[in-house]
Amino acid sequence: MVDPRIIREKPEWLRQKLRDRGLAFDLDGLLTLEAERRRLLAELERLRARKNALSEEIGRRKRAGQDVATLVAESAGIDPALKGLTEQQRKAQEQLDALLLTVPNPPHDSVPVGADAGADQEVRRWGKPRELAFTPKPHWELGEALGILDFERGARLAQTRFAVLTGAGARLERALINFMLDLHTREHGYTEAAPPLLVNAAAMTGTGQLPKFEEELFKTRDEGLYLIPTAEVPLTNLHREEILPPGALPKKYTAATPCFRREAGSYGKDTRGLIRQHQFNKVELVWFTEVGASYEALERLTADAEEVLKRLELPYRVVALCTGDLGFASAKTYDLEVWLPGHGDFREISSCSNCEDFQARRAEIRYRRHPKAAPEYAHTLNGSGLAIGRTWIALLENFQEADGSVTIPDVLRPYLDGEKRLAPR
RNA sequence: GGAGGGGUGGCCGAGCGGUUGAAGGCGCCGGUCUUGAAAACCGGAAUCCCGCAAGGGAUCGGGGGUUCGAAUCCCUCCCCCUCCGCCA
Repeated sequence: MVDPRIIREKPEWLRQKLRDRGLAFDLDGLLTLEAERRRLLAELERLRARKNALSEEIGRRKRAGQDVATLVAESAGIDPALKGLTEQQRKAQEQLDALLLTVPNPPHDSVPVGADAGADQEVRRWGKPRELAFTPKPHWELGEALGILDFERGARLAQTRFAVLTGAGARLERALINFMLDLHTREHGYTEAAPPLLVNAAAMTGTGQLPKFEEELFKTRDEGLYLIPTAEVPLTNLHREEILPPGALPKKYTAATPCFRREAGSYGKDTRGLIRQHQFNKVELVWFTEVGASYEALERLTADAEEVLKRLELPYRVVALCTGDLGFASAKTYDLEVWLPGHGDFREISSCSNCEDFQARRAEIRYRRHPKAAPEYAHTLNGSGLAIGRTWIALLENFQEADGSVTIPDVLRPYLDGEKRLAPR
């Protein structure tokens, strides 16, 4: 949520920031509503103050045994106006709140301005794609030939965009999860969490999935709970409605969880292969920082995610998303894109974002700098470290051999009983 | 699913319908004492909103009601705990 004060005090700045995102947002409507809300509130509070004063006086006189009839009559006379104002004010506040929840995070000044992904800026590149003496195959051909990937049965069990990994494929999935969690917990200082995979609407609102993106979420019919689309949701909401004591920040969490996305509106996209599934595993990284520390933290978090790719020897590039390509809650995002020989292109494998205080405001995540200091909204960051399914794809496609076998990178071998390669049966 | 108990400040825990935003304790901050610390003693300190300020308003799980006045009474929803049943 944007700071309502900014709407009042820097409307032109906000208007430009939203325009940079490619949004024609009705800021004037918002401004009018906010002014009206404050006018009603001031009037309402004036009446309430009078009523409180009367009640106090009535109490005093009653104890003194004096007559209170005229005071009671005046107090009762205020009621109709009070009732009407209360209702008007409540409506204005509700409208304003609902509208505020739909305003995206203004981009940070360092974010390149642009309309769409075409304006994203490559920041750096790491590793060189292998020179292959044969035409690389896409992962679905490799996986099915290796007997470790099965889309047909996935669809039979659920529907399209679900897959089954079997044998070495399932073990590889598990190995990747364990390798990444070990790296982040042992070397990067993250606390591992195993959070609920179903969360309530308040949690989804806190991170920004609700109210605008409900159609992307799976929801349980009886309880009204939502399946998480990313562990960012439970991890960031871990400290919802808390005031963290001095010295508590930064806090860093990681979790490996399945993620569930309805992928509404992407019917034609990535229909083949594991790239876009309704369910996939992901290792997530989440930071809570003090206000001045979040951009330094974004670089660190991104580096932590990059380290996974480096150790797996997977070539990648880092891209700074432009204003028009930024997610709803993010003020700045780096995407990590891994090289996929079977696709002949780079594909997103991680997205690392600084949400500044946008989520903290929605979720009431605050901290104190000093024991006596006033609470401030924390900054929250999140990034994939990494998406497991897409890493699985990248391994198959990058380390494939002419005979369809796949070499296992060194760091992963301890997680696979020393296995050096996956070979067709 | 059945039966019962309970939700008060960072935590524990009091609270006859009227100076209770809320006793007391723990923890926290400042001070006195001390070489230093601890202990002891004294003092301070909730959160949010409106307002330049003075000040005002709201908040005792959420919402609604009764009343001039509700943490205290009524209704309703949510959550937690205990026991029984079922179950990974």
